[in-house]
Amino acid sequence: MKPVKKIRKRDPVRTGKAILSAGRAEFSVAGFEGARVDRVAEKSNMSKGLIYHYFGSKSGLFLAILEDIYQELRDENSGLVLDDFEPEEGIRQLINHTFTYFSKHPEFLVLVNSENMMHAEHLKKSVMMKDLFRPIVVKIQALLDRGARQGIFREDVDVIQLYVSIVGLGYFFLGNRHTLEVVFDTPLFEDDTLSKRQRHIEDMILSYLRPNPTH
Amino acid sequence: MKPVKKIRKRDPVRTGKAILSAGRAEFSVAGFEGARVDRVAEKSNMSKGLIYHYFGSKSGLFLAILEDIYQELRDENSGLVLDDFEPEEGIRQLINHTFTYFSKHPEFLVLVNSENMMHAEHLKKSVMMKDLFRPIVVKIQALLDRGARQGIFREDVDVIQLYVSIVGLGYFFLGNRHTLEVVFDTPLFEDDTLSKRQRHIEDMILSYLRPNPTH
Amino acid sequence: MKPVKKIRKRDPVRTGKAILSAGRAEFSVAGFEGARVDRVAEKSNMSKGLIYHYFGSKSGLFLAILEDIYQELRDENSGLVLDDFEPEEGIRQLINHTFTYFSKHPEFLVLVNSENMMHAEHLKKSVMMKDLFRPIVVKIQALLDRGARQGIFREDVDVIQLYVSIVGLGYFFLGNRHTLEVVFDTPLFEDDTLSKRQRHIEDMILSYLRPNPTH
Amino acid sequence: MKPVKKIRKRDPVRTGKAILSAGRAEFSVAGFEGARVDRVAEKSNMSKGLIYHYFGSKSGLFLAILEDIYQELRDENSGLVLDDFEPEEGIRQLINHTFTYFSKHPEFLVLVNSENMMHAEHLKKSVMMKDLFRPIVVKIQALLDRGARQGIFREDVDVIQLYVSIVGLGYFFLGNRHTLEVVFDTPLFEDDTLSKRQRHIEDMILSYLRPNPTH
DNA sequence: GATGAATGAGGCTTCATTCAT
DNA sequence: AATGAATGAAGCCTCATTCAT
Repeated sequence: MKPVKKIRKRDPVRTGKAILSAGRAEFSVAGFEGARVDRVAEKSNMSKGLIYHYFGSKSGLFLAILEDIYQELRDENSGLVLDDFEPEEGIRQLINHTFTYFSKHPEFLVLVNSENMMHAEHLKKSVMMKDLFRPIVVKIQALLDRGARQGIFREDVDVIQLYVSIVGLGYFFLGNRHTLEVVFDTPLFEDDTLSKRQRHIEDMILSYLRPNPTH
Repeated sequence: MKPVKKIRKRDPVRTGKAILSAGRAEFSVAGFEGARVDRVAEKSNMSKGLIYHYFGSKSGLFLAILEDIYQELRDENSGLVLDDFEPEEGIRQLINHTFTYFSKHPEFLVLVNSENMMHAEHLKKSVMMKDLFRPIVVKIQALLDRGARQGIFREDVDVIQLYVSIVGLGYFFLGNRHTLEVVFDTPLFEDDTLSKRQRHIEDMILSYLRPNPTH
Repeated sequence: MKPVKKIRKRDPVRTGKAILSAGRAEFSVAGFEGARVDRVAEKSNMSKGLIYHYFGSKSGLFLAILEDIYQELRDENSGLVLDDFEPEEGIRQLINHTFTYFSKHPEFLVLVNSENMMHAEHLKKSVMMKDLFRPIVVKIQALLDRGARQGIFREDVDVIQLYVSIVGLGYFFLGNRHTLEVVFDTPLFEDDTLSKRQRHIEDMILSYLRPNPTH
Repeated sequence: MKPVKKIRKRDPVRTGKAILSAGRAEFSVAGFEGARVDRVAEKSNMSKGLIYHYFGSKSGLFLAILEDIYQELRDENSGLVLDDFEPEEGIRQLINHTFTYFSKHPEFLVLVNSENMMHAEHLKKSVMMKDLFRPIVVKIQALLDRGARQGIFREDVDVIQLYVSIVGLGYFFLGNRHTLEVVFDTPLFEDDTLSKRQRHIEDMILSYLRPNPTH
């Protein structure tokens, strides 16, 4: 009836960010199903009720976290001004940024995998996701066009397929590292293995992009 | 008055398979955390107690399912006698088999993703996984060697990196189709898109394998 | 940056009435336990804090609502000047007013039922309820006396029992309409059924009041 | 993971009854909304999970309780062989049984009131309720017919309206006793008041049924 | 081997109430 | 006077697991 309260200094903006941050940590440990709202409350030092006050539900929080991290990835790539580079170097920079982001933010992989398990039911409701990656695709297309005009790149490249490959070659390696280590019975993540993988990706993508003399 | 008991004809092998099959269906809907033992019982038409009798725990069942499906993928690839093909055709066959398996068995993607979320804690305990994929790697290596001797393939190929790429280029596309559709706001899985993706993968892998004249 | 605050023009009377009105609507949907303070705030367009400022607690608000609606019923009946009618007509008017009020204000039934479930714990604390219905009882008693003197009514009528019956015959029918429809598997509330019920009540009450020749 | 269990001797029938009985007690204290599943578990000495195993949900339990108590009321009245009595005595017996049941089982009043607050949403789903009260209605109709033939009862009686009145005159008085006591500021439930009310009801119903000489 | 009743910890969510602003 | 962020107890329900039968 008369609960004793621990009253916090009010700061809605900070509170929202704290929950989002704690939520990202929690959801990226074991995905949506494995995450516990209680633990988000603990980690953020907020009451459980407050999480519902801000995000309405576990799903609502998850969507907010997804939007937040996708935006972060987008921002990371937006910082990259591809126009400043020669075509090959531009592609290398794109691969580097992407791969580095994934290796620095393994949460992204877990969150997105979890969302795929649920058929993207949260993301589909998001209005923010609309056109979030459009600018990047446009920039890559411009780079490809420039490379093709210079005769450095082949001309029949589907930009979506290419981008999916650039992302996938890193994403799969990093996101599936635990099972891959078991399958190949070898530690794939020694200190130098990440850069080895990155060089392999660059090699593969650029081999693909170069005009094939035998064609 | 006496409760009617549904007595099953005893057939341990059939029972085990039924549970495994129902379990695969259940675990591949929402991963380990989202799966429910009750639903496995329903789907398999077995009692819950029986599942525990056979597999000991939810984790035990999950491991058995993982082993089962990895073995299936291995068998699928073992049927492929790479020696019978010219090097390029061998690679194409490998890509084709791998990609087809994933598109026919989307469960594999969910199960493996889920296991990665849990840091492969089940698979690490498996003795069966030891060397399961060794034969395939050896066969691919032989193919690469043959191609290199014929001057068709470059000589510095890391077979693990290559295999990871072959798998990853399909796995990522298929396993992340739901988020990718939202991100690129375009249906990627129209009737003809799967074969388009497969051709893209062949193109990329073979471009990479061909010796580069500019090197 | 500064949060925009919706400052209301201060008008305590209007505010109190708005809360009371929204509260009545809310509490009459599912009774005391089912009602939500949040929804009262929404419906009244007031803040939750304001409700507590005015009424102290959910219970306080509920009591205020009960007092308000009982007063309304009393006022409704006070408008009826029984002295103006012949005894039988006076009773008919009383029945009519009572029945009409209940059918026009089904909230009353829910609120009072809910209060009875809680053993009238709120109403017992009310000072306003003291003697609220005394005048009506007195008026009915006068009517009965007049009828008895005229030989139209029997002489041994207990005014409380009679009034309880007048109220109960309508209240029960209207307040229990949903279960009654299921129990008797027939729609009891077609357009004309209410007036049919009302005539039945008049018939029954007046049969009772008329002096019985066989006694 | 390995919870310590307090294993009970198995007896599904007894278990179901125990839950139903405890549930009736709990739900009749404050209706559906006020009832707590936890308390049903405590009172029945069963685990909360078991309640859900048997009844699926709080609503499912509530419906089972409603069906149970309606059946009980029906059985109570079925035991009454109206054919054995003279018409007037038959009506008296019916009133007596009904009134006695309500005063002995005040739970019925609370449960039914609560169900009405929820627009009978549970009862409407019940198949068992279909025709449960049909036999009683038929029996009363037969009694009325007999009385009419004997010239003791009037001939234009609607059996449903009559039965609703018989029930309502007791139900309202007993179910609303707490608010009535406040409204009339007098203890209505002294030792002898129940029988006084019952006599009043008999008087009223029989006055109504007797053919009116002035008509 | 086989069943499903039974458990209890813990999951998500709600809600009356308080209080800094 | 007025707001709504913040609290925490408690509510309904789920679920892996055990075990009497």
